[in-house]
Amino acid sequence: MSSFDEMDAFEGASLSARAMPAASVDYLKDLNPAQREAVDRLDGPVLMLAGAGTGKTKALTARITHLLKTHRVRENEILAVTFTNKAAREMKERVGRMLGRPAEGMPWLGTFHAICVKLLRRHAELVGLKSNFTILDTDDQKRLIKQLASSVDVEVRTSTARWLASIIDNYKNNSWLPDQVPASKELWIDLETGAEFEELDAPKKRKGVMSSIDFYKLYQARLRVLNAVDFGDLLLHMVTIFQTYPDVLEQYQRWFRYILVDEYQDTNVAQYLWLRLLAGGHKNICCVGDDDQSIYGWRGAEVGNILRFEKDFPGAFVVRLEQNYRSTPHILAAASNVIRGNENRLGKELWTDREEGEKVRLIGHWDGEEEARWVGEEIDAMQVGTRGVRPMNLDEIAILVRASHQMRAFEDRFLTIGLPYKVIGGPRFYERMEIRDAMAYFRLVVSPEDDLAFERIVNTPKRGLGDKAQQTIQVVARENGVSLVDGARIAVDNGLIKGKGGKALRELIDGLARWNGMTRGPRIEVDDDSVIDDGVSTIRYGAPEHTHIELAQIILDESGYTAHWQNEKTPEAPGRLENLKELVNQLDNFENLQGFLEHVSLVMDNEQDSDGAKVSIMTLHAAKGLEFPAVFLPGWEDGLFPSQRSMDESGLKGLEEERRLAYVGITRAEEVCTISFAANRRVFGQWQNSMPSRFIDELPEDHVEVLTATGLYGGGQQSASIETRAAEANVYNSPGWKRMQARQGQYGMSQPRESRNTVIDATAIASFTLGERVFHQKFGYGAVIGIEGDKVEVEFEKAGTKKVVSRFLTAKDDVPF
DNA sequence: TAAGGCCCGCTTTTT
DNA sequence: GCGGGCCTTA
Repeated sequence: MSSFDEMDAFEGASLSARAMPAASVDYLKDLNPAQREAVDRLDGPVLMLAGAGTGKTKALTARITHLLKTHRVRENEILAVTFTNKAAREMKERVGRMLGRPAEGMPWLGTFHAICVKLLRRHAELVGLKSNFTILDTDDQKRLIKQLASSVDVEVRTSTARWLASIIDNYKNNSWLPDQVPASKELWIDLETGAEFEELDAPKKRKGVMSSIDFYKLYQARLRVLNAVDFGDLLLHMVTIFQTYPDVLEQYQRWFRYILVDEYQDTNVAQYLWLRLLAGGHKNICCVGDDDQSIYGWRGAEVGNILRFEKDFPGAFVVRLEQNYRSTPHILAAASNVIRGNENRLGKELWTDREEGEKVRLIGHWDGEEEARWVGEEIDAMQVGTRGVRPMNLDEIAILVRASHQMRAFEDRFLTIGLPYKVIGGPRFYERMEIRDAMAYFRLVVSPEDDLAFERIVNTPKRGLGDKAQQTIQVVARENGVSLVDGARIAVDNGLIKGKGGKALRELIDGLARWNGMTRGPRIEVDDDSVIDDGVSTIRYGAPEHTHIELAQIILDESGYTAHWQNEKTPEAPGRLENLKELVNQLDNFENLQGFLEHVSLVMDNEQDSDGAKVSIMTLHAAKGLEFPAVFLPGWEDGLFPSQRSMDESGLKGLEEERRLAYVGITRAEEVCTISFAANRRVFGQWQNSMPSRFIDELPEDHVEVLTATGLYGGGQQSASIETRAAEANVYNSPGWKRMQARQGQYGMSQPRESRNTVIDATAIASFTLGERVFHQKFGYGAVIGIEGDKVEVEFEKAGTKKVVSRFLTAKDDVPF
């Protein structure tokens, strides 16, 4: 790796590639032949088919480094697009590491959306927007849709709003403007009931029945008035601009001399068009992807984009990265055999020169709870090393589920046995209610015309402003053609909202004006008076009296929002206050509130990962791109995985996507992969039994070891009951199950597992007394009713009686019962 | 207007 | 089994 000094010398030395010092080509040395090819072929269209764990990011970053180091191109002439901020961040870091200096100078390395925001701010006027447009998140989107419906005198339910939003998203993903939507995609919707009509029998004139295309038109018009865009618009507007203004397009075709795209299999039509337009001139485009890992079809991704690449770019150079550096041969063989079941593939065969390792392990359980219990025990055993597997750290272990409701069983179990875990991709920080509320206050202070934000917080905390008062504000605002804040002011001034609510509203409006004034210092030229905001930029202001961090705290305190959560007695309230504190802390990284809001609208993630090694629990979708030494894949039952709904809605296409999901899951594992299923599972409170997943049938026998759960076949009490045997007989009659039983014969009925040393945290000796009031993160408040070693039995006020490990409890003796 | 009870409906999720 | 939304009631 070249040092910073060498880099400097190189920069100054010569523009010729021949003069390159030996050290600077290090980044090429440890590439394998396929990766090397992918990096060397800088010009023209390149498709890099990179299987799971084949070093795709490495090749991609080496390619960028190569472009820069051979001085063919400057950092700001490379367009490198990813899907997630995380991927963008990682790539920036790795390029920086390879270059030996921070890759700060790569302004066009980012997500599709972030790059489009930048571009659209420059050209907003071409689609009738101002360059300071706001970006709506999905919550705003739903609110807007409800508003639109109410303007045609219909109240829509949230579910209908969600549905309408998804229809509009879908149009945008396909890059259709309202007048470009094909007639076949037009739906007639009863806004009131959410019912859908066939066009022929659509009572079009009936009140509240509307064409989805007309609604889309209305929606777009409203966005323009609000000077706002949704996520889909970011792409759609840019495609429109490129298609309508060839001179603008040409400018960027020339500017972005090289284009790189990560996760190409996840692109939707709009993103595809955007890329094709930009690459149209020089065709220096390198797309990296894996058709076998396309798992986002349900949100508009088109596997077709990657399957069609060679047709789109004739003469494209296709290189396959097939050497896998991640998993053992057994794991790879299992993954390959499963994915082989798919018809539409470009075809790749992963191989590795790693040692054999463990076979993929397969185990069936009686029910979901037993599955969770078994996994918990297995993880405990893994920490000390078991069955030839080296001892593992908790952060080397992951549980990947198909649907998030599967997580609860694991969470409950792990809380009970005191196994530290973290849920990845749960409700994200910026999506939490309290964060959204706080952000709405900030938005409203920064831009008082943000009606959606006003609506969100006008009665949060409760100010006695219910439907009626809010309706009055809406009407007044609409009649006067002003924002809701101004409408509210007029309404109060004219005594349209009286009493307690009126007083509280007046306070809110005054507060907003006051806080807005605090975003800047005192006016410098003109002396003073009560003029707070005239929006004219020629007026200068001194430095603000408060930092934006202080201001944020002031807003939350004076608005009564902080107090609102302090007065709330639910178990979540303290956590929410914590989150608010965290939000204010984060402001430290930004110059002012505006900068922060801009950032958050695009980057909705927050890595507040804290201390200590923990087992990761996440969905298969969230696991893409990650790897773990040990992976558990629970819930492999037909209907759950593959998901029934996916198969019902999308047929074979849906099944194939599910199969790719299985492939993604297995290939996350480096050393140990454990697949499991349960015969019975409680779904929505109802017991259901199911057959092992058809994907289990597709696992290659030679690479699978069948484990036997203690208590199921090993003579545990459960299997003694007649009902149980009957259920077994009739549930487990799939080909996979039969084969599994046959294999069990091979391996012997049951393999007694070595006894477990459950790792107990020695510092966690219970120090609670009977009857003591305690608090638990998940279960809330409760009273101690029993103590056993480090486990404490607690009768929770809300959650019932549970045994939990003492270190998850906090004493709350100061609080009376 | 707000609070409490009841019913419905329910994958996957990034920007 | 749980949360959100709708309805009723005080």
